[in-house]
Formats: sequence, C-alpha cells, structure tokens
Amino acid sequence: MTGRLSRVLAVLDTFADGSSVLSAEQICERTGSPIATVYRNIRELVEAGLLVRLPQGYAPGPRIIEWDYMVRSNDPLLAASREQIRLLVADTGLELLLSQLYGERIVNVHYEHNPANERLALGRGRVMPLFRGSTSRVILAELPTRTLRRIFDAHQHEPDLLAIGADWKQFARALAQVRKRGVVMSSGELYPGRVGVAAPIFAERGHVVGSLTLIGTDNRIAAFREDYLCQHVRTAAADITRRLSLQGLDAPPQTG
Amino acid sequence: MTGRLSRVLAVLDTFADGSSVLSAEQICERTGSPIATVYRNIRELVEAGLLVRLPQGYAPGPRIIEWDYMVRSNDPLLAASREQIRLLVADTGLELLLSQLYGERIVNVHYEHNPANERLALGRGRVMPLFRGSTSRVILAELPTRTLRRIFDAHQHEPDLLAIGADWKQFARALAQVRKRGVVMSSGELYPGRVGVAAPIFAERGHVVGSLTLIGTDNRIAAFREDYLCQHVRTAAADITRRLSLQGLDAPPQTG
DNA sequence: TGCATGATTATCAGATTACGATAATACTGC
DNA sequence: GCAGTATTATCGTAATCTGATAATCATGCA
Repeated sequence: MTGRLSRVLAVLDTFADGSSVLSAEQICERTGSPIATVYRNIRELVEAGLLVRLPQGYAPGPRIIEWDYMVRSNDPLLAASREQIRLLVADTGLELLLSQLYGERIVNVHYEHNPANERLALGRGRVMPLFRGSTSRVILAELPTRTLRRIFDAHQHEPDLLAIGADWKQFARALAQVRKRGVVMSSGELYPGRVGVAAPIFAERGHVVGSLTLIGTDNRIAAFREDYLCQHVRTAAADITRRLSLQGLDAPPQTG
Repeated sequence: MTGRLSRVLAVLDTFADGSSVLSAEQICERTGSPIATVYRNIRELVEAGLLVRLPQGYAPGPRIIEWDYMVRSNDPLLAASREQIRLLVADTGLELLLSQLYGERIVNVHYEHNPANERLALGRGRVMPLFRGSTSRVILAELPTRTLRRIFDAHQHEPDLLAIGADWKQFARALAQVRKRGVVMSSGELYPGRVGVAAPIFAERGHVVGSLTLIGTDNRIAAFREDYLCQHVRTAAADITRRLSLQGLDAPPQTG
C-alpha cells in the first residue's frame, strides 16, 4: 500500500511459504490482485531477474543470488562484526547469532555453529519470531515508543506478545527494563534447553539495526558467571556499533 | 527506463562495483537522478528491507538475505539438477557449474568445486562474461535471432564478441553451429589451462534458462574422449530440462 | 492441418502516483 | 544555542498504474 514497489514485491512474498513454483493464477489468488495486474507485475519482475519463467509457472530468480553475493562480499555489518564474533567464540566456545532488523522483521545474517551441538534452524536468512527469544526482545526494546505501540496493537492477541506483557503498560515497562540493562538473557524461549544472551547493535544514537546473541545449552551456560556473559556480549555489540560508525572513514576496502 | 521497478532497483545496482556503504549524495551522482527522487527511492527501499540505513550512508539490506534463503531452500532449477550434478561429478571427477540467465546476464547458481584444483572465482552469485567461455556461448546460441541481433549491435566493438564472429553474419553462423551441436567445448577462454564443456537447459521448447558446464584442467580433460564428455553433459542438461517440465506435477512440498 | 483451450499481452479511459525544484525541518557536531 | 548538512514536505504537472475486456499467442489434440 505504501507504493508501487511494495505492491510489486508482494509477488515475491507469495513464495515465502516454501512454494518453489507458482502459476500466474496462484499468485493472483494469493495477492488478491486482478489477473491483468499480476501479469504486468510478473513481467516486470522477470525483466529484473527477480522471477524466472519455468514450465509450470514462475520462481524466484537469479538476481537474488547475484545480490546475495554482493551482500556476502561487502556487508558492512558483517565486516564490523567479524573480529568480535571471533573473540566471543574463542572466549566462550558458545554458538553465536548476528541478526538484522527491517520493518518488523528480524533476519539472521550469520550463524556461527558449534559442531558439538545440534544445528539449530537459525541459519543465514532465517526470520526470527518477533516476540520470542533474546535476539528479538533486545531489538524490540530499542524501538521508538510509537512504533512499539503500533506493533503491540497489531499483535495484541498473540500469546508470545502477551508473555512479554499482558497489557500495553506491562509490555512497555518490561521492554524499558530490557533497554535499561542493554542485554537480555532468555531460557528455552526458542528451543528447550537453550539459553540466549543478546545485546543490541545501533546505527546511530538510538537507531537499532540488529543484535548479537550468544547461544548455548543451559548446562554449558551455567558454567559461566551470568555477569561475565552479559557484559561480554554487551561490550561486543557496543564495539560493533562503534566500528559501524567509523566504517568507511579511512577505508581502503576491508582487511581480511 | 522500463518502469518504476527498474528505476528504483537501479539504486541497488550502484553497489555492484563493490561499494559497501554509499551516501545519498553518492547514489545521486551514480544514478544521475535529482536528490529528491533519490531520497524517495531510498526511503521505499529501506521500508522494503532492500537497503539499510547506517551511520555513513546506506547499504544493501537484509531482505536480500531472506530472499536468498528462500531460493536456496526451494530453487526448482537446483532441485531439478541435483541428481545430474551428483552423477557428473561422480563419473568424471571434474568441476561443475550451474548457471542461469536473466536479461543479458548469466549468473552462477552452483559451483561444485574439486579440492584437487585451485578454487576459481565462479562461485554462487558470480556473473559470467557474456561473450567468453562455453557457459555463456551455449546460452547465447539459444537466444532468438532478434535478441541476438540487439545484443550484437549493442556490443559490436567488444573484442570478446568479435572473437565469436567478426561481423553479424559470422557471429550468427557461429552460434547457429553451436545450437545445432547442442554443446560447446572451449579452452582457456576464462582461465588459462582450463577447459569448459557446456550444454543448455530449457524451460520450454526453445526457451533457454541456463546452462550446465563441466570444467577441468586441460590435462585432466585430455584423459577423456571428447565425445564422452560432450555427450554426457548434453544428456545431463536434457535430463534437467525434462525434470523442470515435470516438476510440481506430483510434488508434496519438500520438508526442510 | 486446423481447432479448442488456456496462458499471456494489448487496449483504453480514469484515477493514482511519481517527478523535480524549492522550501521547510531535523539532526549533527561544536 | 548555532552553523551546516541530511532528510522530508509541498505542489503543479506529467507520467504511470489500474483493471475490465478484447485480442493474441501457444499448445495439445483430432
């Protein structure tokens, strides 16, 4: 509704449920647009390489792959995080997640897996539930109040949201505390027996772009002092924030 | 020029040179649009998650990562190719490339690397030069004549194109031969000492979507009968074409 | 070969939206 | 609080999108 771009891109969203190939008619049903409009949008997306035409219909196209390569090679967030990721993993031996926010969606950008553990479904590109887990909560806590209010109203019947706060007042208060602490430790919210410790990453004063999360089995986490983990993640995230703000000032493109 | 989508997406193309962060002003210079328009487009892209705002400017956003995950999980071309890729690699021990066409760009979708060789810069997301190498040539050969003519005219001064045919007549004839044979073997066009054997993959009769390429050092390739390799790649590509056309007819969506 | 069926594109008038120059505002460091 | 820059708002005009329908194209089948 915000403009033509989002309407055209809505076609790609119809593949988000795991469909690999959709016919024009299926896209038509799912977007609710009339068939003529859908065909027009499809044609434009095909020209842009965001959709390919296959015998049975259409599928997401190769330009996405090209763009992803571009991101993998040059992502400033990943570049700013590399050193801290290395340190955190070396110091704790835990798993780690780097996540990024857009709109009301939190997407994992990097998952540092520990072969000692079962691989969680948190890999690159996965979307995190907005109201569960430390990764999301620590980001929510940094959103401007009116954004938060809009989100609360839109999802006020979801149990996951209500688990944070049963009404707006409690919800806002809970998140204010998180914000004050600058770090969240949560247990079993996404996976039984797993603990997450997350801190926010900012682009500019107060403008959150994502979060950094340490993940471990509760046994493994229990071996550490809670203070130590929280402090470590918080300062790591703060360092990433700092590097982001300095990036490109001196920059001959990145050093390994 | 073709519509609003391509104009907005042109903003993302300004990152194709390897820039990680660009200011609004820099995007303005590179796209040639007036500053007000650039800001509007930027805002829309940020809302869509295709761009993120960072302290020094803007960078490609997390939605690309999300989309790429969607493609990795469900790409019908990759799904249709998996078995043949396995077979080809098992039978020959060579390297292999799966590539996809959009517009006038050929993008690698999968690179099966052989640890015995130096890793080539052909990985997922890389764009192949249009006029060099078997991967591209075998695709060019399947394009409709008028498309080919347009491409020829647009690039008629590039040496790589002229190496295929010095004028339109020779160019068209050379590609017609390729088309007739259904397979190309090329030597040293992309890397000295490397040979490629490529065959086209189709969506529907005459509508090419990509190609399949075997790659090896000339020594290694010389060990095989040329016939054997060409035939093997051609039938593998044909099988992928067949599977594409059958795909989804029986398909209960795959479990992750 | 030609017809039937479904898929895709073209047409067109009206409504919406983008454009781009400029003005207003927000934000930064000082 | 004040420069100076970054970003958004304003607004008339011009271009574009929309959506119903008609025309065309493609494919399989007799």
